[in-house]
Amino acid sequence: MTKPLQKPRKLPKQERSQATVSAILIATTRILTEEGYDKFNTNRVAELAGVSVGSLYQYFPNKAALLYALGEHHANEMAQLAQHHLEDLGDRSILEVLQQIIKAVLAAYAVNPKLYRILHQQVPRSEEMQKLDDARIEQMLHAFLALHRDQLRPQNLDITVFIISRTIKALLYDAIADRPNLLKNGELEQELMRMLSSYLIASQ
Amino acid sequence: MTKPLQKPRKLPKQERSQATVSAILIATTRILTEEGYDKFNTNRVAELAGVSVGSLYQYFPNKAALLYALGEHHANEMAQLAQHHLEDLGDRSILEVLQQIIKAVLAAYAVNPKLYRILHQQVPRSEEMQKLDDARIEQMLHAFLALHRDQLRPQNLDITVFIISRTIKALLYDAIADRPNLLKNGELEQELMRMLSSYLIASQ
DNA sequence: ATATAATGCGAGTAATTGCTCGTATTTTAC
DNA sequence: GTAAAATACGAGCAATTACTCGCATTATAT
Repeated sequence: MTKPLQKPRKLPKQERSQATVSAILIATTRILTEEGYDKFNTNRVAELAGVSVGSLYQYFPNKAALLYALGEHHANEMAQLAQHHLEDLGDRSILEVLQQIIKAVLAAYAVNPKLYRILHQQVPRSEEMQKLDDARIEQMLHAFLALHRDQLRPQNLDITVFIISRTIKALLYDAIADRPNLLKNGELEQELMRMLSSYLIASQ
Repeated sequence: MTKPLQKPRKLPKQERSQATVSAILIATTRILTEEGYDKFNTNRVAELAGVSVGSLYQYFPNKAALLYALGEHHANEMAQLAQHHLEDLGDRSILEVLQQIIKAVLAAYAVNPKLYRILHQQVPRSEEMQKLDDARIEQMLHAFLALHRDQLRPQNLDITVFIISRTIKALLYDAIADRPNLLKNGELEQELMRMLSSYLIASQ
């Protein structure tokens, strides 16, 4: 059952086939986020996408490949958003830089939290996918923080990146689920800023 | 499919039936933690427990009830461990108290992290269960922190409890998965201590 | 225009699995 | 000892679902 092939059986060359692939991915996203992973199956995806199962299996060799493709797309969106927040910060103070880092990580993980959680927590064999976006975000963060290393208290950049990214992600997702008001009024960002700055910045 | 009944169909009165229930719960734990949620099914549980499916369904009305019972048991263990760490701290300094809080939350969530993640992230309809242990831990923490309220910088205890417990849980579980060495050498506890104390304690 | 390639279709198959129910065995009550 | 209650059994039903395959339709190339 469900071998981890990831390459499409065929590449869609014509417009209509690209539309088919698109419709399948959109339908998959909708089913996952609106109905949950246990309601997700290829027959239902095909039905909601308005195509036949046969067509689905022409472009995705199996169920896992479909999820993997969706994860790849989502990871690209995340990385792009984070990068956008980290541009043109050369002349800012460390506090302003930290604020932007928090905004960047929040933005990246906020692309589609429901989809992220399902892809990373409910999908079997999601380890490979986890690397896709988490690692990319953290890699960017690492490179960026290296530029301001001298102003940070912790010496070990790896631990710093780990703590920053995982803390922000966890509190964001938990807040979405259990404390939505903390997000709307900006309190979460404020508290994260307080906690992380007191932890990271030497002079306070 | 799988209605959310939670009460056992029959209560086990004799010794042998209690042994049956026990064996079923143990087998369930093993399958979940060693093989994953997608390999978990009632036929397999019965087989590994050395009983018949029929017997299983005499004590658990459906699959969901079995998972719920397991979650309940796990939540009890967590709460008990946390409570144990929070006893006899009346005369300690706020820093020592904070250290014990961190140890308590770490201990509670470290009871069986693999089981916790599966019960809370992979099981459908896990929302009700989530309340079982998270809420209980946070309730204890809230009551306990109220005793030291005057020495904490944040005014809002709800937010404080939220940040403490979720941050510790997330970093613990992420460390187990991705940075096991941070746990073994005590570095995670140390960094948590630094971050949370600088955030929580007014005078530094 | 026609051959070829690309795309689409969906009934059907095989495997999995939650759960039932009739029956057999063991324990308890008296 | 015996009847009733409790426990155990597991073959099999019904539902779900990943995936195939033969065929139909549409686009492309020349």
